[in-house]
Amino acid sequence: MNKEIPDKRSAILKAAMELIAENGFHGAPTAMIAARAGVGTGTIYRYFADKDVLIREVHRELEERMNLILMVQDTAGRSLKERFNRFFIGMMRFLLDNPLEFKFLEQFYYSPYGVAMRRDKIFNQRSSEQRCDTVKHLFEQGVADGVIKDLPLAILFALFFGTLVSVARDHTLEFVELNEDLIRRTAEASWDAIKR
Amino acid sequence: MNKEIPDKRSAILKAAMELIAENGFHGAPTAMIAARAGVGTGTIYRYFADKDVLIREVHRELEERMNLILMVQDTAGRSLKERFNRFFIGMMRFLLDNPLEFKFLEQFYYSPYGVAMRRDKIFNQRSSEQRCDTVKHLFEQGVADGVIKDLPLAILFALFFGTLVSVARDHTLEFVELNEDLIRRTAEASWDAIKR
DNA sequence: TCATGCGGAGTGAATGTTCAGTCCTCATCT
DNA sequence: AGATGAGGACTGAACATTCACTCCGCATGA
Repeated sequence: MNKEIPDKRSAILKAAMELIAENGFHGAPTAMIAARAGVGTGTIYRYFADKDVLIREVHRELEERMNLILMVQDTAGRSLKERFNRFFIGMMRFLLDNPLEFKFLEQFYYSPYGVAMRRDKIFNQRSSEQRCDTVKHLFEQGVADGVIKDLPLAILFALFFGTLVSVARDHTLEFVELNEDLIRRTAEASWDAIKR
Repeated sequence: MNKEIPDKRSAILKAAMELIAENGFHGAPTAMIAARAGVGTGTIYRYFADKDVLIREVHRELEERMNLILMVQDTAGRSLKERFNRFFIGMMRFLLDNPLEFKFLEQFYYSPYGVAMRRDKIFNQRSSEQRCDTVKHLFEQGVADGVIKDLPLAILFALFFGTLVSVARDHTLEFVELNEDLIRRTAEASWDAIKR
């Protein structure tokens, strides 16, 4: 055997994601991550240069998965409103079906990691922010067609993602119990905010 | 003199808030907090049982300040929409005028501290969540009058706060530059989401 | 036997917390 | 007024713990 077993790498990523989601960054020491992944602590460092790299990698792979799922959701040819709805509901589905992933993302996003990442994205103009790009095109087209309010993109995003994430969080904290119908009506309300 | 000097307590709270806002929980060791506050490290423990208590106290006092500011914003007798607008704009003002406080709140809210706090609030039915109560009454009245969509309160909150916080964040990260007019139009869009 | 992925006790740095001592303040007494 | 002594707020070096990371021996397969 002269190749590292990829299962261990995945197990480490999964364990790190779960522990950080459940206990925050404080509550996820390397020893605990290794134990949950069923590997020795040293093994982590065979796959990742240090803990920071591990954490950023968890985020990167998670974002990749989300992008794939959301790309599939998009179906050209329908009305703008329908496409908007599919995105909203698809994204919501993902967050509700993957509560640990969602919690990790929140931890990451609002920590210095997330801030650094966003700074990096702005300054270096990272290419493939595909998920946002797709929604971005949706909005740009809508503004051009006069269907969507002529507001800065960032604000349209806030009206979309801000609401979406807030509602998903309320669900995980059991402030509301979402069902198909409620999600649809929330998407509708979000659309009302954006439409002209 | 047999009373502790309240200035030191305030200085410690302020230093902790600033450091956590700037560097996250990791980047705010007690030694650094003490140094910035201009006191000895031991002094922190004369005023707070431990670091956790200190952090929760920063949050508690901050929330109190916000409540005060927002209570003042409310003026009965106007139309529901106007009252809604005043809240939206007042809250936005606070977040934009106090970027460090806003950053601290985000750090706190999405960390295990915040989750614990919210859990606590649900189970123990904490009395005086005044800020939310005021907005809550606004929404309840609106639903009763048929002016606002008949959605669960949590979702109306998400449509309001979710958007608000997202936009404020975008501003601090310089994704948008907000001005009076843009804030007003964003409040308008948020109202569109909520109104029937 | 050699090569290599792996494990986990060990290491040093960093951090929260403590505690013995300092020094300022003020009441009391001359 | 000036001297004195006690009380206690304050300090920061020392301590105990925790944590990220390393390193050397082991097991496994060729």
